[in-house]
Amino acid sequence: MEDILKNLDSEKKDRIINSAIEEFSLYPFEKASTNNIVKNAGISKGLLFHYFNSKQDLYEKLIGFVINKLYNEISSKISWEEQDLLERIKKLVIAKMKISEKYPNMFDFIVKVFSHKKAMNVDDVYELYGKYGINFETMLNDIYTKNVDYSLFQNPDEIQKDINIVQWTLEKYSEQMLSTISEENTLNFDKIVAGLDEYLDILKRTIYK
Amino acid sequence: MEDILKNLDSEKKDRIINSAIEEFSLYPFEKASTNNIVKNAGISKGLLFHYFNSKQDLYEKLIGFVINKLYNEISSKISWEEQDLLERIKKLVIAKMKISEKYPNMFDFIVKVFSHKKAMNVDDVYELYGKYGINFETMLNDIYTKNVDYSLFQNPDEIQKDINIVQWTLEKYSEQMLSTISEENTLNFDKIVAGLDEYLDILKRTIYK
DNA sequence: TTTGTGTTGACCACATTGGTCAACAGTGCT
DNA sequence: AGCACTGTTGACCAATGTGGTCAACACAAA
Repeated sequence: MEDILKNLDSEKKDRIINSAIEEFSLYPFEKASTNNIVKNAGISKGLLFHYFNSKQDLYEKLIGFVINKLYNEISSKISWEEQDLLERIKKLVIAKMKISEKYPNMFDFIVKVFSHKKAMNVDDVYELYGKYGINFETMLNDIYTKNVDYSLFQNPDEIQKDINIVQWTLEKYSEQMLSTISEENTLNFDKIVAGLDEYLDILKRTIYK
Repeated sequence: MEDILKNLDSEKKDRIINSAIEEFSLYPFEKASTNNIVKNAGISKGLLFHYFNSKQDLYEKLIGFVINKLYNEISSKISWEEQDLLERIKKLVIAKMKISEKYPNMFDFIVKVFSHKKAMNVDDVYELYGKYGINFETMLNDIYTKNVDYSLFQNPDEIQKDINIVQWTLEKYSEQMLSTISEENTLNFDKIVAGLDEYLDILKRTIYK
């Protein structure tokens, strides 16, 4: 993806990528319209098909690009020396928000691709998943398990529930913050992180020793 | 809606309603396909347009039906004597799940209608909202405020955050339960309520006195 | 001048759209 | 029997939208 569009100025490149991501995150593959993509990206029909052989080709290249981006962006922000799971989850949530600021629909897109597989031939999805998805999922799993100090938790019997509560709360909070992005044009991350910390304090009090 | 389809046997009626709800919750108004609706409902094209004058008519009737259903189903399950807010939220979540069991996409549908208003003429949305939505929203608001004993909360400064945590947790939990509905064909509500209570116990421990 | 790259949008054959309508099956009334 | 009525069908329609092509143009480098 990045290499295919390497000759474009990056502003136009992002317009194409975001327009395609938006369309594919809004509609399943067959209903997604290349006409809409070019219209919203502000380019001509011909140009899109100059860079990509077909709609299917665009879709697959997009998946590769997105998963790579997510992998790099997230893994670079997680420190494997950090043993406090709640801090890691916080870092993860912040990383997600930073990505969503530049590419607003990336997560919706990738969730749609791998959950709601009607979008394309199932075999193709699995092939793509094998190509890009496994590392990504392994990394996500590592965040919750690798070198984590579970002894911080107050009640060993309910650790999984505790984790769910934290995760769900921070996710919903960040979703809510992101939904304000249309009104102001950019996010005030200091403020957002402060809010995150307030929720984390309440939760730590509840589930940590 | 109910009166229009009153002569149909209720099984066919539900098939039509659910099929239409699903299509409109999946796609915005213009992209929703009446062909899909009739195909999934297992009826002919002619029959749908025998009961409804147009796609727009079907859409509006559907909104009225859904909001009425939600209003009746929820308000009948909330007791205004109950002063414990967390118990009320629990009742609300359970009511939602019960509805989702019979009409799986009702909530997605109604959220889509009123948030993502591109779906139809904005004026029409507001008119419909005035017709059906106001009572519904008032009721939802009452659940969180009317005759609630806030003195149960440990820390008066963070009540809103506490409420958010509870709400978000129970919602995500119930979403997760509902997503298992495809595997088993029906929900074991006793088990689900037991799970809900486990989460509530953890949360009550810190946010209530 | 020639070659190459980025770019356009009119154009194509075909699929899908919302909606219509003549026809038919069945039921019940006269 | 005939008549009226309701529920139901699916072939059909004009209109719009589809993914994809291609000849042509602009501009820069050789």
